[in-house]
Amino acid sequence: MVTTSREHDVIQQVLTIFSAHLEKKGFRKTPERYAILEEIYKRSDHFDAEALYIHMKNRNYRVSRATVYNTLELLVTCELVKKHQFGKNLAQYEKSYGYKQHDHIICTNCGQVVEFCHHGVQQIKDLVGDYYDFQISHHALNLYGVCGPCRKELELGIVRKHPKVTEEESGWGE
Amino acid sequence: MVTTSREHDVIQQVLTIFSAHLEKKGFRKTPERYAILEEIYKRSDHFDAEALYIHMKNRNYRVSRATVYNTLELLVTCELVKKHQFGKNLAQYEKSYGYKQHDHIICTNCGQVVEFCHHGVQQIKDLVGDYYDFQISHHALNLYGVCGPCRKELELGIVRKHPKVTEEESGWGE
DNA sequence: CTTGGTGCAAACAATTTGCAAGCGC
DNA sequence: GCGCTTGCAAATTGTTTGCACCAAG
Repeated sequence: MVTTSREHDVIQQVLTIFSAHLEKKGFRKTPERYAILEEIYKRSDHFDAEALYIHMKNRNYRVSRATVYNTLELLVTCELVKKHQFGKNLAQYEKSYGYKQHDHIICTNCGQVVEFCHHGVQQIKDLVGDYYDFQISHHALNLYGVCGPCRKELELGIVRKHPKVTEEESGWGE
Repeated sequence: MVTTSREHDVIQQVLTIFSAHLEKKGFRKTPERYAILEEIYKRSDHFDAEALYIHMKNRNYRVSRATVYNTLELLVTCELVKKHQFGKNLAQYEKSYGYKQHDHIICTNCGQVVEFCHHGVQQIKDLVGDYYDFQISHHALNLYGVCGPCRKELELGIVRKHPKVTEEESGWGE
């Protein structure tokens, strides 16, 4: 996969935003932090901390898990990355800059995650937040179900025990 | 707290349902399984596996954590209990029989969980499931924000580090 | 130079698993 | 009695922490 110029623009923008955030908060600008942010934005979709760690290792970056977790948290607080819990005890992350706010459908069989947008969610947030006197900052709407291909698999009696996608399969390898 | 006759009815119903489910699946009807289901339905609201385990211990029931987890999973599959992940790496459960389907608002400061209903969610499920060819079985809509009382606390500069509620505080004690 | 950030490994917390003993069928 | 379930403890998994060293400001 080649980095397109459009991607390059986005990466420059998020690096600038991150830099400003670090400065404002008085945090140091370390190469590790920028490297992690860059790798996240070079790739797409949903990943977990371990996959990112392995990916950095494969790229011959010297980063520790601790730094990955630390940086992910920083990126979440400055809203460049979103953190999700899709029902498993495994936090999933995704880049969020320049993305329209969206929600997720998760296939309970294969673990596939599909994004969707629906304006109705915002209405519910406003109405309900107002009614219960909560200042809503964010939300998560996850729909769980079985995708088309998996329904066929299941009809044939094929059952997957561990709907886990490995690094290679998820497109994070070289 | 005294067990009301209405509660008693519900408990009888869920025990019957659970019994039928165990039978259908060829699982054994052990006293532990019934005891756990009963304790869940005697109490209300959201709890985690450890709190339930401690609660059973306090009640002088001999159950192991393994059995608690095992039984919770059984109860989730037969839809007598719902499992949630409210952003922490800690599964929360709630009884679900006889409850209208609902969603949650979570206070990010104190951890309070409020339930709400909104018909709009069903529309979204139908529409989106149809569009992406997913057979949606369930969903989770969580709104995160700060509740009224906590907004006042925060204005005064009071910050809570660990919005965790203990067994006693959550009303599971004796 | 000061001190926050890092890598590493050990610590933790939630959950799962292996195994011998027990009890439902 | 057979073998699923249990209790217990040890193992796993995901994440956090302690500490000595390094490098950003």
